Amino acid sequence: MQMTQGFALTTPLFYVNALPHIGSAYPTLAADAVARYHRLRGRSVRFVTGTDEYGLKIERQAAERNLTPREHCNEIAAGFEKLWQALSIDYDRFIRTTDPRHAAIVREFFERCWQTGDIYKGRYTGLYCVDCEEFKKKPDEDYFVENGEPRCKIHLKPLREQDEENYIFALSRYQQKLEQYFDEHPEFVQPDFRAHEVRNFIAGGLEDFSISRANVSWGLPIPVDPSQTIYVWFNALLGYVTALLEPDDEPTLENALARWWPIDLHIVGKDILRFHAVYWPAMLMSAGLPLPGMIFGHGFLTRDGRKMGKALGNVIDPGTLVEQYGSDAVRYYFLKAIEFGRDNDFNETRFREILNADLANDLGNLLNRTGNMVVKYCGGVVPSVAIDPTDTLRDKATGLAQVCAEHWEALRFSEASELALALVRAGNRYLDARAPWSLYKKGEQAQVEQVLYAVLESVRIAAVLLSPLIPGLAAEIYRQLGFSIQAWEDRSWDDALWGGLPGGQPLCLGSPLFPRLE
RNA sequence: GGCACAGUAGCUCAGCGGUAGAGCUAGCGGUUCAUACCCGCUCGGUCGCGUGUUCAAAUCACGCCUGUGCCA
Repeated sequence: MQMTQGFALTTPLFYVNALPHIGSAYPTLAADAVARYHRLRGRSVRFVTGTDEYGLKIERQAAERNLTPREHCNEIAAGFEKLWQALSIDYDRFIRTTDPRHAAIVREFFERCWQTGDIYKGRYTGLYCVDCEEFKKKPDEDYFVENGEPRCKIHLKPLREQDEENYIFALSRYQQKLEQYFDEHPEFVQPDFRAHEVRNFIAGGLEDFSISRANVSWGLPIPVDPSQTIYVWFNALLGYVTALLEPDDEPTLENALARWWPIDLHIVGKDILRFHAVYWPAMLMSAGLPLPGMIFGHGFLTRDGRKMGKALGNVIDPGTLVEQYGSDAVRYYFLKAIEFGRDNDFNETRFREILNADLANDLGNLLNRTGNMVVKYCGGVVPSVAIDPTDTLRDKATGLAQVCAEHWEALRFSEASELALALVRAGNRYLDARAPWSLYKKGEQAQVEQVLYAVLESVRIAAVLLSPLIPGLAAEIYRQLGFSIQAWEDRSWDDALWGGLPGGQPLCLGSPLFPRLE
């Protein structure tokens, strides 16, 4: 990944046709974890999320609900922000494409492409699906005919004849440049099997695409022709740029691009990968701007092995999960128990099993049992001892941060956190092997203190390493270990090195970290 | 139809040329500091199927089957 002066990353800007669901929560959780990891590394981070709000579909939806488009958007956008808060998603910018400043950015960007000569006026004739906001060209593939009426294959709704002049972006001009870029930047699109798909798509030939619509009033006007508005994608992608403006900046491209461009990482669903990996880079090339560092296309989730859908009534509602299990539990499952990138399944039994095994039995119980012994055997105060570098547990913890960081850099959340869990499991084994409760009875106070310190220190290190995933639980571990809130907030990745737990510090034990789910 | 990816213990997955591994689950035992927890042991797989290459294949090649994705 490229480094700018910091690290900028984005989630998709979610379309406000529905309240947030797991499909929007999942990439946002991932982005939040990445953002937290980079902050922990001491880098300044700009974490962008938001909503895409223009388009005919939204205009209609609002009308159906007897709302103005803006009222409708306000409501849905608020729903996103509320869920993000519930999931402990700590974003820096929530950009809405209806932000007045966005209009200025889009105008300026359009004009750049216009001057390059990559935008021309052409005629688009064909069947149009309002719900897809797309022309449907291929029978059988895109649409089917029922009672003489063509219907969208995705939405099953009737298509309408559309014959209008549109502004068109000359994507075809960028085929070669894109291919060259992919050659020179093998990590541009991840995972690599998706890069492969995108490359095949490009190799198959690129068609120019329409970037405007007539007769859609809920949108931004085309600068050179106010009778048309800018099409969803051309508009939405630029939200990433607008989001980079500082609150007091004049809304100009120059200001927006000054600090954070190019964005280091776009996390997107595989369904919109092509827009990000083909259209977006071409647009940026046209405007003469450098391209993002990486586009990561994650997989989809199924539920109990089946696709999720309203019709099946098996949709995962992240809001309900959070209410029932808490944000750390939800975060942990989706980022640890699931491999980022591939398609995966959600199954509530497995969900509960993993939370119990990892968070309650391994991590929570380790802190609890050790803390209890410190209270009983050491007056509730962290023993002031030094641990020999050859100690097995210390040895296990040494170098962990570095390996863990490599996984984080490559967005392997699951592997990164597995290392921390392995340390926790080692801590439990270590306790059993040393049996400080027996040592205490034998009066071996010095040894008791050595053992307990080593375990507490490992738990502390695990907390630091896991904090991008489970910020709440990690903070609670620090609190129970007797650290101040300030100490927690001031932590950095280097605190995952051995020896950060000060001897003499009184513990502050509370209720078990993560109660078992029965 | 073309191009990918996947198919390994009940579950989730690692291994990618040298006598099958981890975690979880289940069963048994131990322990008592602890959230009926932890620790140990055990159960459990002809590594999708077939053919080939090789002294040796889950691992390479070819073909096939199944699932998923991208494209037509």
